[in-house]
Amino acid sequence: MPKANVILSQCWPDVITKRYHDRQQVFLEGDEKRWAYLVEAGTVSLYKTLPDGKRQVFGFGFRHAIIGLEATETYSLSAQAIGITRLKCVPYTALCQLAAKDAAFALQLYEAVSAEVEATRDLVVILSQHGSTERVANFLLTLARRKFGSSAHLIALPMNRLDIADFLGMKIETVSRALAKLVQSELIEVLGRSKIQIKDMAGLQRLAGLANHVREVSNL
Amino acid sequence: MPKANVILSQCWPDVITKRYHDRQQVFLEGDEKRWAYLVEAGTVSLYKTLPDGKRQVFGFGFRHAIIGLEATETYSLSAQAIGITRLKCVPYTALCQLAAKDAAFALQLYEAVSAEVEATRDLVVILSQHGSTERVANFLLTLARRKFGSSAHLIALPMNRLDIADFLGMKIETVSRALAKLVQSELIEVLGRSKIQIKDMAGLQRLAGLANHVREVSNL
DNA sequence: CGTATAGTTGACCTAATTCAAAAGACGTGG
DNA sequence: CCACGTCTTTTGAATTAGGTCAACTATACG
Repeated sequence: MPKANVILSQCWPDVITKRYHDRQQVFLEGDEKRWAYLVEAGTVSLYKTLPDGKRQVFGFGFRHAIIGLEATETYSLSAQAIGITRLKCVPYTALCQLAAKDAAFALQLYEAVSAEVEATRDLVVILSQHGSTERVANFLLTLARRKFGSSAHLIALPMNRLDIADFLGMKIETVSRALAKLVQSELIEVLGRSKIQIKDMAGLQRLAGLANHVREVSNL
Repeated sequence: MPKANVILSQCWPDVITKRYHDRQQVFLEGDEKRWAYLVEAGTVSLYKTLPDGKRQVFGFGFRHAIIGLEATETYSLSAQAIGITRLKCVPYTALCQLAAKDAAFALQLYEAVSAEVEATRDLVVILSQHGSTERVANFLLTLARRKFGSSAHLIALPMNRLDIADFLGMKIETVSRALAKLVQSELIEVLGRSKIQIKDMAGLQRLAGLANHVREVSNL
């Protein structure tokens, strides 16, 4: 994740910072891609809205995440701020121009997008192979891992249940029931809307995916 | 897809060709990445085997597809030939060296992997948002589209039902039932194991995904 | 403290899985 | 070219996980 900085810092000094309030749209799928973004504070949800109105969230951009890196002329996802959010904006043309000249930089883009493919594949696995409780357990563990390598037993959930549901391909009621099951099994504790305490990390990991392939959904 | 050639032809002349028989392994997830491949003939399935033995297929590499482009030191997926298959092998180091020197080439890699992200996202949408019949309809249309832009009403299915099931996140029985439904609705005709005739393209498209976003699962 | 919004819980329903068995396809050797 | 055996695919019946609809509760915010 500090890699994000490495990448974008090379586009200095054309960088400006923008602020967004809770649920403010950053961009929409299909918009002309003017900027790539680095999340400085807050969270961004990345999603597609389907023709029938359903929504699929592909990931959450936390601090240090870069957004909008794919090589497309328009954004391939929509992005919405979750909570008060601050984003560094890098002009996409600057990024492209640099990449066209500097092979090392272009390779970094290539690597960054490769990581994105991997993350998306992990999501595919979650969606098609895990049951609802496993999905939620997995999700919580991913959030926990993000903080301090592995532990961090107190997890902040900036996103609401609907965001989680749309990410994990389930309904909010099912998310709720899954959390309830985890509570009942004494693996976690739910502290208000947006905090969760992990009470039995090992147990949660066991439940999450049989073997704990060390990566999992890393679509941060 | 001719883009594949554009990319790999630049790695000339270190290219050799290998032949594989039906179901022969090309490489396994985790193997050291020595080659990237261009499919010259036949088909390759790209998949992960999960700890519990389940399998998720991420796509099928048909003629002209490139395989193993992601920037990883080991293969992130396993690959298996479907039918007699011929692959052009490009040394991965050659590819990397070229990319390190040639920004334009590195950008091509970046673009190729970006397309892969998009394809994988389409798979996510299929898996989490579509019912079984829609999934199969969608799959058939993708295969059909691949041939001559849009039409090609006679589809060859080199892969078996299990491959399809593992791709679409369902059981083979469900694939079978979905096909049966499509037959009953007079949208397709099943001709033996590995051929399907589309009888009502428009109807199939209607069923496949409400709006026909022109791309869909393009994980060829 | 009261209201609006978000989350939870319960009862019922549906789509897909599971298990089991039948039918069909395909290659082989007669 | 047909008969056989194997493997793949299809079909059927029972089960189940998750979705749906509706009521209820908790939380946050003014």
